[in-house]
Amino acid sequence: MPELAEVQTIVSDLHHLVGYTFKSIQTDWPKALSPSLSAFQKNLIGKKIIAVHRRAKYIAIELSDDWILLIHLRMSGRLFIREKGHKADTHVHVCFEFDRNKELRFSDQRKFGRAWMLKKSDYKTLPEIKKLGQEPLDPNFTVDDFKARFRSKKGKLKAKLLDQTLLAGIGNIYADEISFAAGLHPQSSLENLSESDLENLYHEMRRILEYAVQARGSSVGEFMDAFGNIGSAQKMHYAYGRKGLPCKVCGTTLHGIKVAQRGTSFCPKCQELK
DNA sequence: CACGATGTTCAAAA
DNA sequence: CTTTTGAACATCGT
Repeated sequence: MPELAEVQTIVSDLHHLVGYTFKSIQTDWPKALSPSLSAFQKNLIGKKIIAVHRRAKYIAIELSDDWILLIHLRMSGRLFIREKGHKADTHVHVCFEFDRNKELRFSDQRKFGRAWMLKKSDYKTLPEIKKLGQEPLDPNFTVDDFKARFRSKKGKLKAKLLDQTLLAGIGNIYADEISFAAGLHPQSSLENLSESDLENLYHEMRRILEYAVQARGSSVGEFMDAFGNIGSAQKMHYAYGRKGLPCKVCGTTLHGIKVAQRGTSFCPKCQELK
């Protein structure tokens, strides 16, 4: 379940590959490669990695000659930087091989992850990228910007936190954690939130996400960083995945419901329905 | 063995 | 246009 913090962790790790050149591609799942395996073979081989950045949950690997290798991990995708001959990783469906015996393994148990080979100019105009909303941790994103962005919206709080065109990069884990931290029921209607609710929501969102990034992500499910190490943000989870367990604050049993078709857990006492 | 759960995005409906 | 619902993806556990 790689979301903003997990993707950021991997992007940081991928900086180790700057300066490496793609030599070959192995795959048993060409469907993961868009537009096609042959396009990758034609355009990726020989390209050098110049930089790596994150946009929402997308990993953008910037290459020589203005190409971009774009990767989305979806549910279960993982990337591993390995030395050639390192012991096998599970569910590896694509392997990018570099010079100096390095390789980047794309592991994906659910096979929902995707990689795209794009010119930089096409990346910038790609509809999926263009429609993405505000980066929650952008230093220029102020509490007033946040309020302005949310005040005009209707609907359930959690649905809006997950809306990638509004805020880019929050997924199921941090939507639950942010709702808990803000003391708001995930089904609260946005139009019922006060100014101070929104201010609180903004500050808790930033605090939770910043913590998760510095903790190198939440290792729930199978998440690992690009060196195969787990993150530690899950130790600080108060809501996500804790359905049926006692609230860490008040001891009340956490409820499990569906919100916006997603599994959701929350404390009925600590989180007010507005 | 059939079905539901899982997280995310896209398509379609309201 | 905005918001909600449904489908699809592949696999695993019940």
